[in-house]
Amino acid sequence: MDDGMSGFCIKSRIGGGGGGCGGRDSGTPSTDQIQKISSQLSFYGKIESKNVFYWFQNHKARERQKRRRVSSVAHEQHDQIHQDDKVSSAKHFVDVNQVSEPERVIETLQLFPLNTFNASESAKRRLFTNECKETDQMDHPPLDLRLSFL
Amino acid sequence: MDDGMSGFCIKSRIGGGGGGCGGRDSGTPSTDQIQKISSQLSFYGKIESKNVFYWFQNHKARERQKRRRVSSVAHEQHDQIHQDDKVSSAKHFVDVNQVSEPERVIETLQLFPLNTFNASESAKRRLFTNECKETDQMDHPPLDLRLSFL
DNA sequence: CTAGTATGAATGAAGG
DNA sequence: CCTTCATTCATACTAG
Repeated sequence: MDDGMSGFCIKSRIGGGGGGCGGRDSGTPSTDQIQKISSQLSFYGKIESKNVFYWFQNHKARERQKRRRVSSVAHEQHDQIHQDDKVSSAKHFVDVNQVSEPERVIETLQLFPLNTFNASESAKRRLFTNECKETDQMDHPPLDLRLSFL
Repeated sequence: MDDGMSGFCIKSRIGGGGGGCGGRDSGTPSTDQIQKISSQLSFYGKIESKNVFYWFQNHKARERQKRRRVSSVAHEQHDQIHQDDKVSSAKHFVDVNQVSEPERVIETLQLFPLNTFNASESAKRRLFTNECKETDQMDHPPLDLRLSFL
């Protein structure tokens, strides 16, 4: 791992050697890439390729949704909107009001392992929220993958 | 709790339009409806489709959550637990096919605009607690959408 | 002030 | 790819 970074910060080189990292991630990375990434991540926890795949998929989809116009009820936007999408989508909202997003997204994944109990306010909530589920055994790792664009 | 104070009342015609749906959408309004509803609501504040979508999602989810929680209690001593392990999704304890609900919700949304200074106590409390965040300007409305089905 | 609750928001995981 | 469910987080508001 040439990353050499400490902690949980994995620089995702989705673009691989491809220099087209200009924020244009061509769909989901190849399976190989996913495998690779998941391998790296597996070191920090129980992260399978599946998770990585899901992550990329969701990420891409949501990014698209976010940027997609379809903001709804706009105002006098009589543009030739090609609303052919049969309008069946569910999450293409997001108002155009969304300020322009900085394109310097560095695609940095920050992993917050659940093991690290920050013991913050969340802990309190979690206490009563959980309310003991009989099964103390956490067979299902929540896998709290959290990404942050720096 | 709802002090009975209701602000506006927007009737969402779920089932209206949308490619001849005839009227069979009691569970998920889906885009079209969401867009429409958000249009109506946008008049009262900065309400985007996203918010409406979230609201519906959460509403449904919590309803189900509650149901599940209750049903689990209702089990009492029914050992006939059909924990079909075949399910690989997650830890679905009780998957009892809760009988379909009548779903006779009238789909009436009640909106409580934040501008309304109805709550006398809450206002005071807010002052103390919040202490005005310098920026009195609600540029980014907390979006305290409070809708209730009648 | 602390505890509890309600709800919006975000994301992981599947299903189709 | 798109839709949907489930879970979790964060915050606002209420009550003691």
